Amino acid sequence: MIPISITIKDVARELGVSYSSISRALNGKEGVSKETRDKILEMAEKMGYQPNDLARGLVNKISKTVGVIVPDINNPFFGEIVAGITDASSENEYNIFLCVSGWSVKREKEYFNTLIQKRVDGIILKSVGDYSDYENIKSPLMIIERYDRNQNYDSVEVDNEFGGYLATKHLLECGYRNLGFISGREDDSACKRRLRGAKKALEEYGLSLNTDLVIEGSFSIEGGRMAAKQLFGKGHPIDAIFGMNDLIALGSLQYCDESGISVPDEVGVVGFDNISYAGLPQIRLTTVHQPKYELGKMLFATLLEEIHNKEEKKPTKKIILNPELKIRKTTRTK
Amino acid sequence: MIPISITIKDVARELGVSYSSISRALNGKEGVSKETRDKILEMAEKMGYQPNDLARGLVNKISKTVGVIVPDINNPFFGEIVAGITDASSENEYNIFLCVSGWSVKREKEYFNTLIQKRVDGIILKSVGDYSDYENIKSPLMIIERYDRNQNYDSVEVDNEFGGYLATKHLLECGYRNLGFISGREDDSACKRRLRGAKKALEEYGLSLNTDLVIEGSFSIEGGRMAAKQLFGKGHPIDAIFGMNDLIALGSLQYCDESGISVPDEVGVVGFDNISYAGLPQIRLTTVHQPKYELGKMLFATLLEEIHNKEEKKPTKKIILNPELKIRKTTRTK
DNA sequence: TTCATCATAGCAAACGTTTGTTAAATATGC
DNA sequence: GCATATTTAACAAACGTTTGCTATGATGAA
Repeated sequence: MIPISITIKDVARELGVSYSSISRALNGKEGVSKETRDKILEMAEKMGYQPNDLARGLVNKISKTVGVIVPDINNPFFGEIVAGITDASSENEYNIFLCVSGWSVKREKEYFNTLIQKRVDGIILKSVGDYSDYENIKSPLMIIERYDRNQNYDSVEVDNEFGGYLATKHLLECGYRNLGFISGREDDSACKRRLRGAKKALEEYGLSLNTDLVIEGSFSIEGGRMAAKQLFGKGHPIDAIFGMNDLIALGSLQYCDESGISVPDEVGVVGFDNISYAGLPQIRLTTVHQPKYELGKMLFATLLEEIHNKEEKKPTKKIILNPELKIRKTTRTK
Repeated sequence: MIPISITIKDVARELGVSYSSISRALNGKEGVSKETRDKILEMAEKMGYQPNDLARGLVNKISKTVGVIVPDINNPFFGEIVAGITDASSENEYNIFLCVSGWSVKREKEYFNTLIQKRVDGIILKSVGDYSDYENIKSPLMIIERYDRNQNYDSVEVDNEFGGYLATKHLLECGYRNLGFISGREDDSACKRRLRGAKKALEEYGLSLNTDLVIEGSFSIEGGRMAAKQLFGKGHPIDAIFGMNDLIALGSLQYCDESGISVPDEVGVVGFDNISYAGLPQIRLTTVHQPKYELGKMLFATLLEEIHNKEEKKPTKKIILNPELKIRKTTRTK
C-alpha cells in the first residue's frame, strides 16, 4: 500500500485535541467550534493528511466503489459504456473497479466474487452466460442488456428487438431477399432479441427465418470474418448480412473484400451499435445506432439510486431507449 | 455496500472456536490442526462467508488494488494497454481502479488523490501535463511514456524517438518532401520524442523541421481532421502528413477524402500505434506498430515488482521495446 | 445563587480482520 | 512418573476510522 503514514491520531496529537474532533471537523459534522475546526483543517492540510478509505468503509459500510464487469474493453460498445460509467461515477465521487471477463463465464463469476469481497456498493455487469445466476441477488446490481418486463429488477437498455427489426426491414426494403445473420454468442440475450425483431420483419415480407442461415460467430472483427466465410460456404445464395454488432459487420466486409464480393451491389451489410469507426469515410457502414455513452451514464445513475434506496422498496424502473438506423453505403439505395 | 452480514465471528460462534483460528485456517497459516481446519473451511463455505477486504487491507496494509489513470479509454492505444493491465492484474489477484482523466490535468490530480485515499498498492498513469509533479513520489508508480535515462525510476515503453524516425524516413524514401506533422498535445512527452526522431530523419535528407508545419491537434479523429484542415490552410505545399497517433492519421485521411485530395498519390499519411482498425482493408493505414497489450502487461508486472520490493532498493529497470513500421496503402510505393 | 440548558470536546466501543503472546493440552525423553 | 518440548487454540491488541455517550465548562433564567 502506498505509504501514508500520518493518521487522524497524528493530527490530534499535534494539536492536543481528541481524534473524534478531528473526524467531526473533517466531515463537516457539528460538535466542533468554528475555531477548532479551522485549526484542525489547517493542520490536516499542512501535515498532508489523507483519510484512509479502507477504515472509513469498514465503519460506514459504504465503500464509494462500484464494480464493472465487461467481456471486452476494446469492443467500442463496451468502451463507450464504460466511459459513460466512469464519468458518471466520478461526478458522484465514486471509483470503479474495472473487470474484463474475456467472455469467460468462469472469470465473470470469479470477478463477481472478488468484488463482493472488496465490498463494492454495487455492480454493473454484462453477463456472458445466461444471467439466471443473478436472479435472486438482492444487492444493487445492473445487468447490461438484461430485460424482461415480467421481472422486477431495474434495467436500462436499447430496444434490441426493435433495432433488429429496423435493420432487417431496411435490408428487405433495399431489395435483398436472401439474408444471413451472424450472431456473437448463441445465448446472448441481446442477439436473441435482435433476431426476434429480424424474424418479425421477415414475416412482414412473407419470409421466414432460416436457422441454417444464423451463424454463431464471436463479437470481433475476426469472428465476423470467419463467420461470413462459413455463411457463404453453406451453398445458399446470400445477398445480405446482418451482423449482430459492428465488429462482426466489419469482419464480414473484410471477407467480402478478400473474396471479391462487391458491397453493396452483390451483398448488403448492416451492423449494430454504430461504433465511431463505422462512420469513417472509408467504411460508412449501415448500422443501428445505440447511445452507448448515455447508456453508461444511465446505468450508473440507476445503480446509484438502488444503492441509496436500499431500504425502501421503490418500484422497479425500466429505461428503454430507441435505436436509430443509420443508412450509409454498405447497403444499396432502394 | 453489498450486504454480506456474516463475518468471521459468526463462523467462530457457530463452531465454538476462537476467531483467530478461523483466520488462520482461511489463510492457510499454521497453528490449526488439520481436523479443525477442515471443519472451519467446510462451515465457512456452507455459511457463504466472504472475507472483508477492507478490514484485511486495514491490518495487512496491502489492498491488492492498483489505480490506473488514462486520458481516454476509447482511444484503442489506451484501451489495449488497459486490457493488458487488467489481464496481468487478475493473474496476480489484483483489482484495478479505472480512472479516465479526459485529458484534464485537474481531474488527473483529483483521481491521483482519491487513489491514495483508497490506499491502492500502486498507480499506473499516463500523465496529461508534464510529469514533474510526480518526480519525488516514492510510491510504486509507473508513468506511461515517461522515459529519461538519467532519472532513476522504472519505465516501460516503446522507443518513441526511433518510431518517429522510422515513420519520417519512410515518407522521405517514398519521395515525399513537404512533410506536415500533427501532434496531439503540445507538451506530450511521447510526441516530443517522436518529433525528435522525425527531425533526425529529415536532417539525413538535408532537410530541417519547419515548426510552422507542426500542428497541435488533439488525439482524436476529429482533432486530426481539424488539424489537417489547418495544415493545408497555411499555404505551404504539403505532400505528406505524419499523425502522432492513428486517430489523428484517420482524421487526416477523412479530411483528404472530403477535400478530394488523393492518398497516397498527392499526399502520403502515416500514423502511430497501429490500432486494429488501421489494418482494415478499407483503411490500410501505414503506421508504426506498438505492442500495446504487452506494454500493459509489462507495466503491471514492473509495478508489482516495485510493490514487492518496496524495502530493498533494486536497481531501476528500463524496458524499451522496438517499434515496427507497417507499410500499407496510405503511402505510395517507392 | 442555583439550577437547567447548551455548546464543545473527550472517551471508548465498534467495524472485521490479522497476529504476537499466552495458556492448555498433548507428546516426548529419561 | 516427572520435567520438558511441542502442538493446538484462545486472548487481546492493533489497523484507522466514526459515533453514541458522557463530562466539562460556559451561558442564561429565575
